[in-house]
Amino acid sequence: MLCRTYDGAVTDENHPTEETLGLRELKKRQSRIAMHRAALEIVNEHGLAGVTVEAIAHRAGVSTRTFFNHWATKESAIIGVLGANGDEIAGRLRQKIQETGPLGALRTVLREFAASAPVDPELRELKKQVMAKEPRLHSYSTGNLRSVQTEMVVVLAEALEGEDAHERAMLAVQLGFAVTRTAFAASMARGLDLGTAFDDVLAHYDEGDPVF
Amino acid sequence: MLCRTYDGAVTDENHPTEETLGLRELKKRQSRIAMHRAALEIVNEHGLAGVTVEAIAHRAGVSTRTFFNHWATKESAIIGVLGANGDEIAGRLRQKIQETGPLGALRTVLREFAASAPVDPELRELKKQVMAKEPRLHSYSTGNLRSVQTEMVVVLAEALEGEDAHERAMLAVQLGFAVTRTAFAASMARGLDLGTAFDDVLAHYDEGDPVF
DNA sequence: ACAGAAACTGCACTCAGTGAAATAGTGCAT
DNA sequence: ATGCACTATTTCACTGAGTGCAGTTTCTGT
Repeated sequence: MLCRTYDGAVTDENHPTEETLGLRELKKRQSRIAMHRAALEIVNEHGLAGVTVEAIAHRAGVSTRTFFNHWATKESAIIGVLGANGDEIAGRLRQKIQETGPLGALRTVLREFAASAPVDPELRELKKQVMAKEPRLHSYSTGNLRSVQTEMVVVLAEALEGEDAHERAMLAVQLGFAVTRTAFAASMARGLDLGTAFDDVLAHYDEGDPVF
Repeated sequence: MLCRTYDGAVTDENHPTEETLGLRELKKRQSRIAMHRAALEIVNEHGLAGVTVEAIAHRAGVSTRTFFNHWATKESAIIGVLGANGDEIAGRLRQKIQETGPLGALRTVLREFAASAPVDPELRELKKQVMAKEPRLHSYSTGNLRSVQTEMVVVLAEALEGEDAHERAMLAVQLGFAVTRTAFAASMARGLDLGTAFDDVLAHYDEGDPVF
């Protein structure tokens, strides 16, 4: 599980090929890629303020209503992160905790999440350009995942013991996302893939960088 | 500087009293408190989904347009954080770096920011209730400060040396805000004031809690 | 081929947020 | 006190995000 991203990138051995997927699911994904790409292109051309849902939908060849059937907000389409991913991540965290205990689980899951970023080189380059042009987007990148964060805190808290389990869980999740956000920015700035950027930043974090 | 919050709480010795402030500035603040209180009350009564800017403005006795002259978004009025605070914080960080170097500066400034939370006990209690009822609001609490975060990164990065200064600065700021967010949640959950909650969470952080 | 499910669409609607121009209220000068 | 300059507030009109609903199209399993 947790294998596919919106553009069909696969991080597990269970490849759901186009045949096994069915035409319906296939079109759904093509539609999503089209919208995501359209969103990135329009931001690239007209800036973040110059993009409207109507324009995105039109370029992607769907109605604006359909747009909102796929993406919760305009920003999520630009970033390319589906809300549904959230549930997967929280579920994956629960599973990993059962397997190996709560200690390394959060790292593993966030690392997996980072590594599952889209691999289409053209989209990657486009996204990088857009991110460089519109720094405001960085904060959206993991900002959409509010509900995931709280869910992860709950999952993690029930695996910890002690009175202040919830507080420690929350701190852990917040720190984890802090690292992830930084990794995201670094990967965009330096053209790295998210996975190695994550390892990079995590190394800094483990050094106990005295800046904070 | 960095002395006043929206409700007149003061964290420095230069008290601007009501006389020295002038009628204009005084009314402005009363208006802001009225809007903030109205926002909290309505969320408390009708839930987060049942609050509209029109309702807030009406209860506070102002027009909706005036509402947006004071608050950048609906959420910022509920949380009670002014956008203007952001510039103050970044400026304060720059000042503190010049005084004591980049190392402890970030902590100090965030701690000061945390301690400058509103002190009106009635509003505090109301806010606590609202936060307990609507957990979604937690993420808004420091989420509005996107522009501040990026500005702080810039300020901090130019004080650090080395090639990866920007990346280290970003990690530091992200970690700092992770702690601040957690402290905010803890203070709301346990009824502590933000300052001591911040120290509490920071202690956990310094222990190198192995959860993350 | 056909029935049921799922996705797409058009329409009407609410509400957040902005710009501009008119108006009212404050502060300061004489 | 009164007029002048400045600033906040208001009114109005508007754009655009997001949602609910009902009807149509497109796919899937049999």
